[in-house]
Amino acid sequence: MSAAAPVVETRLRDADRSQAAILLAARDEFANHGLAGARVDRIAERADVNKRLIYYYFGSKDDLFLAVLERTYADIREAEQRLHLDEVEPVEAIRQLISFTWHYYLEHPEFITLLNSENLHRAVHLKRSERIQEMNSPLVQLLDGILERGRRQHLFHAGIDPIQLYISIASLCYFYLSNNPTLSAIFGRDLRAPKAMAQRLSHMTELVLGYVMR
Amino acid sequence: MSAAAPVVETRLRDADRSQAAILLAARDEFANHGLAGARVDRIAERADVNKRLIYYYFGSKDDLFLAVLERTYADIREAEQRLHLDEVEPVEAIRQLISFTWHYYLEHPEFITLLNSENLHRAVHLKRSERIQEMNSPLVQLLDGILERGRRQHLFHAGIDPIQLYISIASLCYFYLSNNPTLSAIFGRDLRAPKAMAQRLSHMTELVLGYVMR
DNA sequence: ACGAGAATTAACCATATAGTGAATTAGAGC
DNA sequence: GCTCTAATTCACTATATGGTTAATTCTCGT
Repeated sequence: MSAAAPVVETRLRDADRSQAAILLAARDEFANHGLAGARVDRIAERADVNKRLIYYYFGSKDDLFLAVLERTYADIREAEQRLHLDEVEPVEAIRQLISFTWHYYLEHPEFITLLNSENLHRAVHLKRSERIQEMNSPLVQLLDGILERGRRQHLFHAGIDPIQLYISIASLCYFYLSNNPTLSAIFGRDLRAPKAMAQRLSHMTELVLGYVMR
Repeated sequence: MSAAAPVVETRLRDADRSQAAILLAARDEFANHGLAGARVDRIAERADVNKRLIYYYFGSKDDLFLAVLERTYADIREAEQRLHLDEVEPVEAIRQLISFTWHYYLEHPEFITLLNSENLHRAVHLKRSERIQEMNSPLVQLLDGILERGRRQHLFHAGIDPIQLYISIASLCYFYLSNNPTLSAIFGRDLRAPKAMAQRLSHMTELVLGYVMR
């Protein structure tokens, strides 16, 4: 037998595997129960790892939470970059950004609940992070580029703030999904039904493009 | 001495006062720490009431949480009704609704964090509530009326779903405030600065009116 | 004035919780 | 094969937690 076979890794001890397992289990636990509701014992169990290892590698529950957050942001920003929107014409780029954001939140519900937890704590964890700003600056530059190209082609009006625009796109997608349970409850309407979901995406796209294109 | 003097109520025992104090303290505690992070002992302390009373009047931590939620919705819907938007001309009514929503969230940060907690729990509490839907239906009717008047005056385009529109307005206001801490952290910009806040309100108004007015 | 039920208190409990000290063992490098 | 360190396990702890039992006291209606 030669070369590295794609075996799952047979070594009993593997720091990387353990850390990855902890991080994944922690993400699920924090996402499902919030920071205060999350149980370190449950994380250890799900990760199939001795609880002591969590403290050995991550220090504390709070530090683990920060590690999960950093990973979460890294994931979405990487996915965004993979769209290569800098190579797409402006109107289509905005359209794709909305669609991407919508589907990303939809497929990664943990993103929403993790951020909600962090916001409840007024971002105390993220504020301690050194990498977080540099992880997010490519996004602003990307949007800036799209808006600039759109303006030069007389498609978009001038003076649009990329951060305000990004926040609006995120708002529309995020809130609908984040608050879906309470909205469905108070309006007595299933906002998760396929038809409602499709309507929502086109509503948001109209709303944003209508604004950007004057 | 005649008639009811506006004395704070000198009676040592007062079921109403105790319940109100518990509800208020619970609202703050749940809003600041989330459902899991909230401590019943702390609620009792803040309400200046024996812990046992909480169980005597509200049954359990979860039932208390539901009581807080119902009160929270009652408050915002009452405030909305007091605007009498059914007597305001359509464009101005939408403008005022946006402004009201923005300022209400701003002045009632507990509204946001309480809803986030309930959404983390997939609205299990609200789903048990019998009053919640009827509390919210006047809002839908109000919006429906505004849209209908706007359409008849050829100001708004046809086929706007009042619930979609309300969700969009709420989205824009809610997310900016709810996620302000993480947004400020990742973009390295103080989104709470007065200038940023004013910009946000006009940005949202442009966005929504631009859409509604075709 | 007083009886009764409501309002309130005190003391308590079983369990869960984040975190730790110290021993143990696997495996990489020699 | 051996050694040394990193990875892992075990056994514990102090404290906090939601909730309860039972006793006590206030106050309202009569």
